[in-house]
Amino acid sequence: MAQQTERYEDTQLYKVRHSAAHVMAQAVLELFPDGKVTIGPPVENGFYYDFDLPRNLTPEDLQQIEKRMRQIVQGKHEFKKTVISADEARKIFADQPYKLELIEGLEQGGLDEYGNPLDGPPDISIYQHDTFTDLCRGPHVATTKEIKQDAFKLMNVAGAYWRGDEKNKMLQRIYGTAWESKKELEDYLHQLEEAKKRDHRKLGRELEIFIFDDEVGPGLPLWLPNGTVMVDELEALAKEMETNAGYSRVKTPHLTKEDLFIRSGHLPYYAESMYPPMELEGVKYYVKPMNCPMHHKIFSSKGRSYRDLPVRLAEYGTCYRYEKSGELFGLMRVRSMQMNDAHIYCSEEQFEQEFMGVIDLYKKYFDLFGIDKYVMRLSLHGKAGLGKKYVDNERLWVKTEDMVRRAMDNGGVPYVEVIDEAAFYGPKIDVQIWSAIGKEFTLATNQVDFAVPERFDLKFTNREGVDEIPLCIHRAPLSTHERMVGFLLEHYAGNFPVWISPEQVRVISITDAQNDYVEQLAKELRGNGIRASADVSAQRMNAKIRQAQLMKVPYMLVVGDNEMQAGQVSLRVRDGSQQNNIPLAEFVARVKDKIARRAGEL
RNA sequence: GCCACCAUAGCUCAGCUGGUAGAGCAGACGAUUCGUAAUCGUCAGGUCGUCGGGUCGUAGCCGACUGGUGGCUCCA
Repeated sequence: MAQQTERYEDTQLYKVRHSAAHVMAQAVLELFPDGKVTIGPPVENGFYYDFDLPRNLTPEDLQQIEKRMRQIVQGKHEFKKTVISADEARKIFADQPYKLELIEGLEQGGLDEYGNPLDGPPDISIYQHDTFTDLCRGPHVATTKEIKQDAFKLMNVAGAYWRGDEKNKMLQRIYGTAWESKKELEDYLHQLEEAKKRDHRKLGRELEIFIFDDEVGPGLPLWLPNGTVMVDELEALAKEMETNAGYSRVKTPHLTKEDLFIRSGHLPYYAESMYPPMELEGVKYYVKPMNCPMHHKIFSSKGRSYRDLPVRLAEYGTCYRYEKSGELFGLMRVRSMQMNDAHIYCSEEQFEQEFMGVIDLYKKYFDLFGIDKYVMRLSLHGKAGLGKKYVDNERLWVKTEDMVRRAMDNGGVPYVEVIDEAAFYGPKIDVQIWSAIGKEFTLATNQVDFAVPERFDLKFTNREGVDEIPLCIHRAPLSTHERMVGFLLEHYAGNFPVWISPEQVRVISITDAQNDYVEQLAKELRGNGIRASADVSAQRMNAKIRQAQLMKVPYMLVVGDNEMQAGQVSLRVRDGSQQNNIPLAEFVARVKDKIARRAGEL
């Protein structure tokens, strides 16, 4: 996890970026005197500024703006802060409607520049430099000279809704990156190039993991044989871990009648993520966006006693969600997905233990994969969404959120809290990770459901012989196959541990004389449960090795006359290291051991 | 879904301001039999994403659609 040294807001870099945003706004207004400015904060790696302009910006505009910025920056203009009254501010920004809206929010003490609530009315201040004045709380650098003219770059133009609300007007956002020195800028740009190389969409094609096909449809991945091996390995891992943790496995259909999703609350609260219904003989059917309603049916299929609890039902179920077209992103965001799903039905007393049991499961998985850059996020309901995004029972929301918070605190698990991010049926702990190109995703999730069990009349008989409604924990520590494999591709840059590598060993003959022998070796390896193939193509050994390296095969066995005669193999490991003339049995033992332990090292 | 950009052979890409397609890799075939990241040669492969418009004529201009990319919104 990231350790905080100095708050970003207090750093020179933050001021440089914030100030660069102002300089950019000046340059844009010079180009569009009637343009309207909104907000322009620093962000990770840079800054942006949102504008409402009379026409769309072109890449040429961007170049021109950047060029003008370099001139302005060299002018050594001072950044001057002035605290003013709301009325004065309204005069200054009389022709800037977005600023007037911001002033309104500040004056009433209600809202900051993003529309988030504030504690009380803050000072209203402006910053001026050269010809540009912005409503701004700062801080900024002393003069524009501190923005190095060779240490920033405008990256791209993007659409962005005013105040992040899709009902509002779409503005034009210019993203820029800014650093304290040219070297830092160059390093950052280089880092972006490197990140692209491990983009799972690129690696997925190169390593033949998955494809998308226009005729099949967007967001509907086809798993190639190599990808299917990975999926199968993940599933085997999950089964093993879940069996040990006391789960039972179930299987449920991909389709159900409308009635089930009305009862579950999916149609009232979740319909816009669902595929539209298909109707036959007057009955509507939906493909499932989640497995829970069917698991609830399995729970209620017989009478349950407190002695049976907790009941843990697991299924790698395939779900379908209608993600909006612009939201799709390789394997990380798809429309058909196999979830590492399970539902745990338990009593309130059992809740903490079960909840933490799931967190433990996460940790085991994360250890196994060496995942250490993530944040656990406790997602809470938002008051405004009650009855719309969230089931309408604030008392239970607060109660359940407290239970989760207490469990996490007691377990000593660090997390951050976020308002208005919960599932419709309850709060959740999400594990946030980042893709190679910096997009944030929820990998694993652990959700508490205090609402739906009641809608399904779920009950168990407690010690007193009285019916009680169980709590339900929805959890997906391995996420979905799609997102997990996408993540692992980037996490390992395609250099997978042996156990999950699609091809574990490639046996390479040096000349045709060894072809029969290497085929036989590969067969023997397969007999030992190792995924191996023989390369008996007419290419030279060097070319065969190169191809195996490009496919990131962990072990290459090179076999010439020497090895054939001695009944040995020469091992080339993916990292380039070599070990000549080792007995086959020794190599087999080594590989079997790595696989059995799911070892990270080769 | 919204804003912008992009779409040429299986893959990666070239094709100047419109005169009707080209390379490397992959593939097939042939030669080569080689010691740790590319042996050589030959051949084959594209109604230039789709549909419509403009033009004497376009892969290159205009429009719509489809798909992708960068964001926004949303999410496992």
